[in-house]
Amino acid sequence: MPAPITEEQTRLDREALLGAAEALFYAHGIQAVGMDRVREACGLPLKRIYRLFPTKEDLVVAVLRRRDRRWRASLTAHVESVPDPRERVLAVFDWLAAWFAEPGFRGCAWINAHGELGSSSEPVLAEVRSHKRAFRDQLTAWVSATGIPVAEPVYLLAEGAIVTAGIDARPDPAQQARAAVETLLGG
Amino acid sequence: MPAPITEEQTRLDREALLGAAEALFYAHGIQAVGMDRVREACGLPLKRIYRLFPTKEDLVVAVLRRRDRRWRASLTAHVESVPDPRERVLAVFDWLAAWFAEPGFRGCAWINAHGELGSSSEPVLAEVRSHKRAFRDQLTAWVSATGIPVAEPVYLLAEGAIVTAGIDARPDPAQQARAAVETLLGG
DNA sequence: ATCGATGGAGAACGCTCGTTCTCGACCTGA
DNA sequence: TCAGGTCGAGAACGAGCGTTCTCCATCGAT
Repeated sequence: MPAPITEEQTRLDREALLGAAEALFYAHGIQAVGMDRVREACGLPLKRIYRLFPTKEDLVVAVLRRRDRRWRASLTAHVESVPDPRERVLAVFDWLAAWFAEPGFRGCAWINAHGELGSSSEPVLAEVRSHKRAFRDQLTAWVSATGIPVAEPVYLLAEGAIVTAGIDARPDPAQQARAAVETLLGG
Repeated sequence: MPAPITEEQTRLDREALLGAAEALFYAHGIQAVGMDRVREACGLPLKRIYRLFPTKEDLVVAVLRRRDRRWRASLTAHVESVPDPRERVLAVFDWLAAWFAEPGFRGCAWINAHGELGSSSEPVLAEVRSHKRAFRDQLTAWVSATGIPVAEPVYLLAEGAIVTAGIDARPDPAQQARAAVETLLGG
């Protein structure tokens, strides 16, 4: 058997590819970035890319799935470092504020992907819904721990802040949503 | 001067073109619909289309602008038929509920356009921001009339309901947002 | 009746896309 | 050393895009 490709190398290449693709897709949009651009960014030959992901759609779904894992892990780590249930819910919006203020923030990758491909790619649509459902479920668990049944409005405030921050390219919706959540929780 | 084209005909053609383009763009996405598809839907020759709008981008902006006028006029007509200030604000969410339940509802055309073209078309981005600003300003005026300073959270709840209804293809976020607004306004 | 400008129908252009193919270099096992 | 399979680099392909051009029928003015 000539020319070996180790399993470890495959893992590394996948990671490089997904990382490059995620940065490009997020910054410029999915349809605006061609596979050649992805190739030059990750340094992998096109042939290898298509061996790892048979179609661009598969790559897009994998990018969204990987980003979802990191996004929710980061949120959870921040939020669950706070002991008090009420403060925990508020910590979600502090985390959102920090996210919105990141350089290169361009809104929610899943909402953007939904706008681009939601009507033409069933797998992408499913991935977007899966991410939103997971976020809502997690948020619902945290809100439920306060004993106050306001999970749905808190979720809608979070989504409203995310979409508004994305369009206006400003972080302040996070604070406004946070203040509203304080009211809903506080009585 | 041979072969006349009256001003009235131009107006009618513009309307037919914008109507056909809006339906197609909203249903399938902007990038997924080619100019040929628009042509066959409106029945106008390509040459005429490009005389009315020199580029596809111009057409897209005009479609969004026309939709914005109708969207806000419809909302305003519904809301301002309600006399009581507090009921007026709640009427916004009744109108949203009816919108979400319309057949063919596929989310907010401006949020979708932002996801598709927000990072590649400055005019489209400006149009999206203009629409959202106009909606927020109008909503702020209605909320201010109640004397309770909750305009921003009410706006975020509306946006959250719109984006969530669009992704999940369900109308219930409108009622949940409405209930939260009742809380913010009421007690 | 004839001329010339105009508009309609759609072919054509140049480009880019996602995807596949070609081909030479390389490495491994015998 | 040699043979054969595999890989990398990039050309190539077919389709579709936005946009422009060609060509002919049509009409008003003379």
